Parts: sequence; structure tokens; C-alpha cells
Amino acid sequence: MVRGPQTTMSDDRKPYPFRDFEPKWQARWDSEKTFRTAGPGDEGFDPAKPKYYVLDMFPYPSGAGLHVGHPEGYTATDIIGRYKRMNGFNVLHPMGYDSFGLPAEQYAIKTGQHPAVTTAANIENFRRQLKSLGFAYDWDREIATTDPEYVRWTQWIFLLLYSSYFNAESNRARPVAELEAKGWTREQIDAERLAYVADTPVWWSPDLGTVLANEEIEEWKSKGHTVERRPLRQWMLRITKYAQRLIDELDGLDWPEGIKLLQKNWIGRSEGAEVVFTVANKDITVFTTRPDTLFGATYMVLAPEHPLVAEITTSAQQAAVEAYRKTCASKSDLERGDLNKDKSGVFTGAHAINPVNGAEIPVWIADYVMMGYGTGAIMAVPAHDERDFEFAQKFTLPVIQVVAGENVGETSALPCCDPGIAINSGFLDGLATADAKAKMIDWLETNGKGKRRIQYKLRDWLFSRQRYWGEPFPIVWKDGHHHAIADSELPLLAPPLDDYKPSGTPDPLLNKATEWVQLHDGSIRETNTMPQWAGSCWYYLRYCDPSNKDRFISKEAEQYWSGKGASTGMVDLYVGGTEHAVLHLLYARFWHKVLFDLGHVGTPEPFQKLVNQGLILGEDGQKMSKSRGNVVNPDDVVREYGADALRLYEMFMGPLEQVKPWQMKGVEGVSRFLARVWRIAFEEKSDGGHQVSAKIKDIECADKELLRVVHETIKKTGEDIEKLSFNTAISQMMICTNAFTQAEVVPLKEFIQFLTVLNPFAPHLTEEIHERVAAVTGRRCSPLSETAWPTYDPAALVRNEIEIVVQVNGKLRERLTVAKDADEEMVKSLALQSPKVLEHTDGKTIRKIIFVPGKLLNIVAA
RNA sequence: GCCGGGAUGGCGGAAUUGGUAGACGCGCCAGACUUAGGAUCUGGUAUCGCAAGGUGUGCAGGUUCGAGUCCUGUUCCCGGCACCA
Repeated sequence: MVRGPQTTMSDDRKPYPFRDFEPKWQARWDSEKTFRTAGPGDEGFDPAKPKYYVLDMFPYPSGAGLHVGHPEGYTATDIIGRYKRMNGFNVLHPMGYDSFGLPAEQYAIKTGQHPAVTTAANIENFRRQLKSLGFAYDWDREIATTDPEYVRWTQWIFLLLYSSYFNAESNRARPVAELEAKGWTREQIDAERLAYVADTPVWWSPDLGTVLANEEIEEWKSKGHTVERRPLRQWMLRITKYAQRLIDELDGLDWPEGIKLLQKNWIGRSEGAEVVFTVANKDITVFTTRPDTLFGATYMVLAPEHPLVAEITTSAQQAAVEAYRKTCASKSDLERGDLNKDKSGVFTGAHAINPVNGAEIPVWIADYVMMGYGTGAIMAVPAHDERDFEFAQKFTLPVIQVVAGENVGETSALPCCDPGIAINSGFLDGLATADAKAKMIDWLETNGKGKRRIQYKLRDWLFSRQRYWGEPFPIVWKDGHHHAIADSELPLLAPPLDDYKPSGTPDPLLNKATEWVQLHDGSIRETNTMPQWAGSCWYYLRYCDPSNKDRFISKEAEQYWSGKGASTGMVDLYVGGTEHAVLHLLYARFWHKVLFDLGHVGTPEPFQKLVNQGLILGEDGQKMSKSRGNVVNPDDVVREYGADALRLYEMFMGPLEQVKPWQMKGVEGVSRFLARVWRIAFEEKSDGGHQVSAKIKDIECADKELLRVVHETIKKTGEDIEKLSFNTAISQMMICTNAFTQAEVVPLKEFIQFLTVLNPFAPHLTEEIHERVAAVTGRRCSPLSETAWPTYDPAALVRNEIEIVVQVNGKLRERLTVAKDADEEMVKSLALQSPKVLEHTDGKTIRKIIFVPGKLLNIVAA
């Protein structure tokens, strides 16, 4: 439930006049470019200042505008950015728009409006909303991935991938020019490019009219779109070459372990071996992670799509095999994988020779073996693999146990996939699994029957789309070959179309623009477009040097914003949702590594520290959605309570990384807190105006306890911001506010220190109070945003008297107030005089006394 | 099934290396100010009990002078992956 009309705050009821001053400060920050960041080459740049790069995952500017999840991460980074700025850092805190993408195009289909038009309108709305929250972005660095100047460099980086290959010896990307120099043929070179064309089975969505990457299909399926497998000619990026580095180089990153693990599992490294079986004089290679179980292979399975199936199938089995392959081809992904795990398959009639013992085993085809992983063929060891076991049971195939539990001979339940001791395995008998694997691989390699192999689940990145609203490939085709267009022709922009509706065939939409496609020299343009991920793969680099006409980023800007080599990642803090764990975050790392290999960036990783903000649920504890009607619109909250209250509330709800439900009452709570701060500064005049409170006095603080709370607040707030523990920082500032409220006199200096500390959280309110109060007291007044973060005085933190807890046998029995440096003897003697303590030690012998200085005394008595 | 993360009042959540469980806020109760209160200020608020005192951090054990925190087992919730050989 959102607030009913009864509780709506009318204008005269609002607790402090945020509607008057929030827009005022926003306008001032805008016109004065308060948060402009000077980088290398800019006026006012100070290279001696340490840099701090704090980044938000930029939004897709949808028609719905910001939801309350956006300001959660954005406020967190804003607080950090403002705080670092006050601590003398040169802070880069930019914002932009990931503005290519399907929804704009779907909208164009409905309305006929060019996606550029709706995108521009959406961006304008997002910008308005972002500015209404008072974020300290450097708006001069704003970028949109659809901006032609941005598209230019996205295409330029694509061409860099196109003109590079992965050199296995140096384990990094190098220009293909090296291969040309070595006299490689065009075909050989094309087979090595990091961006290449391949005919592969891809995920094609007829209703979206495009193919999708493996990483994307889940998302679109969940939105009700269909996808099907289809062999198509597509552009691919050779991300698999980076599989190992993408795993290894996670180590140096300050990322949540869960996200690292997610990426590792997605890349899916497996160690094992290839084993060559012979079938009808043909070699069929299988991949296995358990070469030690080779003696237990009782049949072989090929994926239905395996190219050798047709060749080995006997005539007797031909009809059955053909029928089975047909069913598999028509099965959707869901039918084949997610829903139906029942085993199915057909015998090919062929037999394979097990290289290690010459045994003849039947060859089957079954859809539980995938063409896309390993070699598309397996040796089945039903005794030690659950899937093979299930299959063997169903088709009554033999099962041979070749691994026993720790005590050889003990029969364990099958299938058993745990390591153990090899049995029934010839020369492996008696070896532990790890040793048996090694020995078998040695045997295979010695006898030319196989070799060690590391396999990854990660596939190459399917990079082309058939839709309109994306970067066109800067490629032309002539005589059946692809060619890069010249850098001088960039950006290559798509022409407007009359009709954006997908044709229902895999033909790219841009084919409709026949004049654009056909070039005078007889070559034709590539008509696929890039996926939305392309723009987000490098936007954090462009922010560093957003208007550079000559390069995607200048060397100087890149070096300065990468820092002095203390870390492996460029961005110091990156905040965004978990949903990008294996998509954007993997793709961007890949591009960054290519740029690193080719000398364009100086760090191997883009994002040093990553924090995932937790999802904000609706007031009903459910995920916010239009259909549930539990969506909270930030515009409404700003109108009712103001930007500062929204910022504060989102930070006060709970830990940043935690999933937490929205509570409109909580917004009222922080709004009341801000109003209390306002009332410390001002008293209301009879005409409704505000005058600076008479309690504020520019005198030395005589109230030691108040002074202690203020300095405690300076200390704790700073420490908590560093830890991103914003909720506890706010809690401390509330305590401080309560102390000021109750004080007879509010000392000006301490009050301004408090405002400074609160400023990153509630910038409008604090600036307004500061400006008005300073004007009256005649103090020099530069804005708080230009003020240094206050330092706390450790001496002010010390309490003269402290409370010591006295426990008897671990139970709290007494509290003693003693001098802060009271020693054990002192506390002990006081405790042993206490009637409450004596009551519980009465008749017992004191065995032991534990003293924790400044904390507690525990008397052990029995 | 596998891999992560979590479980603390009526609610959101606090709790340094193990050392006063429930900070702060919401809600609720009482009081003050007031023509009024849905504003503000003050006090109270884990639970049982008149009290003394007892009991309490999903559940069952363990280590310890002392456990929300460490160990073992277990249940439930959330997220991710899911025939990857």
C-alpha cells in the first residue's frame, strides 16, 4: 500500500521547506559545475592529488524511468564520492546511459517512432530524475552508448578485436599483422581472429527476430519470448581464449566471493583427457574427467548432432537413428534440458574399440550428450556416473565397477562417483583415483590414444544480432570475404527504416535498407548489429576522457585514472546489481584484457572493487512489479519527502548488499530526523518564516558530553562510510542530533562539523542550513561541498568514568561506575563489596576472576 | 541435485579480536504543550513475573570463566547453476 490521501503531507505540513531549497541547490551545482572533475589536460587539474574512481552501473533508460533500486546504489556511490572529495581526492564519479537495446525498438514497432527519438526522451527523463536527487556527478562527462561519437569508438574497438588474434605462447592478444608478416593465408588468419564469422547452432528467437547469446537466453525466456536452436552464420568473439585468465585474474580483485564463484562456475574449468576410440576404422574422440575409469566404459554415446553419426550408423538402425535425430532437433531447449531429464537414446548399430583393453562396446546416440561441450561424444562408465547409470538401467547395458571404496573389495552402492582405489583396471589396479588418472593419461599419450585436456564450459561469445537498434558492424563483404572499413569511415550509423518489424526470418533488419547495404564498388555491408553489451564493455574508459576526438581514451587520462599501480583494476569502486555477474562483468573483463594485451590500457582488470546492492522489495515483501502494484516511484517520494529524505532512507534501510523491503513509514522516520536537524538550526517565526535559533552560539563547547558525541560521530561516520556501512553511520548521526536537540546551547563550530559529516548523505539540507547560519553569525562561508572532512580529537572521545559489568559465573549481576583507568584490584574490591554480587557468591568458593579492562569482571564461583 | 548467502523483538535492523543481546529508526503505550494533533517535546517498550528472579539470537549438541559470534549435526528461506561427461 502506498500512502492514502489521508496521510498525504500537504504543503504547509511538510516538516522542513525542502521544496524551497532542494531545487535551488541543484540548480547551483549545475550552473556552477560544482562537481566537475578536472582530469589530465583539463583546466585546474592537479596531478599531485590522489584519484578515486567510483562508478555506478549505468542505467538502461527505459520509458518507465528510475525505480527505487537505482538510487540505492547511486546514493551509496554519491556518499563515497563526496566523502573522498572532502578528503582531498580527485574523484571521478560519472553517469551515462546504456541506450541501445530491444525495448526502444519494440516501441518503434508499435508506434513507428524512430528509436533515437524515444531514447532521447527517455534519457532526458532519467537525467531530470537523477538531478532531482542531487547526485554529485560530473555532468560534463555524461555519455550515451547511442551517441555517434561513442558508437565510433565502440566500432573502433570491435575492429581492434577483428584485427587481433590470441597468441597461445605469450598467452595474450596480438595484431594479426604479425601473422600476415609470417605469410599466413587469409583463411588461416580469419580462423584466428578474436572477432570471427562462424556457422554454429545458435539461439534464435523468432518473435524477437534475433539470435541471443548463451548468457542472455534465460532473461528473455523469462519474459515470455521463445528461443530455438538454429544453425546460422554469425559473428563470434573468441572469449574462450581468455577462459583461464578470466579465472586466474579474479584473485587480485576485491569482489564478493559469491560473484567470483559464479564467474568461475560459468567459465567451468574441468581437467581431464581426450580418449580416442575406433569405430568402423574411424577415430572418435571423447572427453572425460575420469580417465581412470576407462576400463569401466561399457558403451559410448554421441550427441545426436555429432557429424559422424550418419557415417557409422548401420543400415538396420538407420531409420531409428534418423527418427531420433529429428525428434531431438525439434525439441525446444526446455523439453530437452530443463523439464525432461528422463534418458532417451537409440543404438547406432556400430561398435567402438576401447583403446585400453580392446573391448568392443556399443555406440549409442542420446540427447543427454551435448554437441557443444567437449567433443560431443562420451565414454559411458555407468558404475561411476549417475547419468550413464540411469541410461544403462533403462537400456539394460552392462555395468562394470572399476573403483572401490578405501578398502578394496568392499562393494559400495553404484553408481559411486567418489574417488577410491582402482579395481578391474589392469595396470591401474590398486592406485588411488588421482594417481590412476595421471597414469592413464601417461599411457594414452605414450600410445597415441589420447592426451591431457582442459575443458571449459564457456563458449565463444555470439556477438551479432539481427535487430536495428545497435551498432552496425564496421565490416563490408566482397567476393565472399569480410573486410574492415577504414577508421575514417567511423562511426558507421544505421540508416532510418520505415518499418522496424522483424521479418520472422533470421535476415537482419538492416537488409531492408538496400541503398545503404549496396556500395558502389560492388561490396555489400554487413547488416548484423552488435548486442547491447558492446557499449557497456568499455564505458568506464570513456568517462575518463569523454570528448576525445582522436582516441577512445587518451594515454594520459588512462594512466591517471588507472592509478599508480597499486591495484589490478582501474575503477576503485563499482556498485551495481548481481544480475550482471556473468554477463556484463565477464564481457567487460574480456574486452579490457584485450585492450591491455594490445597496450591500450595499463591495468589487466577494469573493476578493482565490486559491491552488489541488494534488491529493494515492495512493502509486501515481494519483488516490485507493475502487476503486483507494489512499485514505488522515486519521483513521488521526492515530491512528498524530498530528495535528502529519499537518499537517507535508502541508506538507512539496512546493509547496502542486503535484500530489504520498502517501508514508507521508514521514509517518514528519516524525514523527521532531517526536520530535527533543521529545528536545531532554526526556530519558526510567527509569519511562518525561519530564523536562526538563539541556542546557536559561536562559543567554545563547554558541554563535555556533547563534545564527546560530536567527535564520536565524526569518527564513526567516517569509518562507516569507508566500510559502506551507511545505516550505522546514519544511526550515529541520529544520536548526535538527539544530543544537540537536548543541549541548552548549540556550539556553532561543532554544529558545522556535524553538518559537514551529514553533508554527503543529505547535501541539500546541510548546505542550506550552513549557508543561512553562517550568514547570520558572520562567519566566512564556503559551501560544505568545498569543506574538508573534519578531524576528530581523540582526547574529546575519552570518558572519565566508565561502566564495568560484573558477572558471576557469566551472568550479569552488577554494574559499577569507575574511573576510566581503574585497575583490576580496584574493580575487584568494589565488586566483592557489592551486595548483589555477594548474594550470588554466598556460600561458594571463588575459583577464578577474569578481568577485561574497561569492560567487565567475571567471578567464577562454585 | 550442486554451489553460494541468510535466519536476532510486533517491523527494518545494531552488536570490535568470543566480553552488558536488541544501538538507531518504525510501530505501540503514557505524559507535556495545545482550541486541536495526524505537528513537536519527554519518558517507556524482548519475554514470563507484583517483585526478587527466570528465559531468550531457527533447532539439537559441543568448546569456553563467558557464545548471536567458534565447532559438529539439522531444519527452513532467498539467490545462482543445473544431463557440462
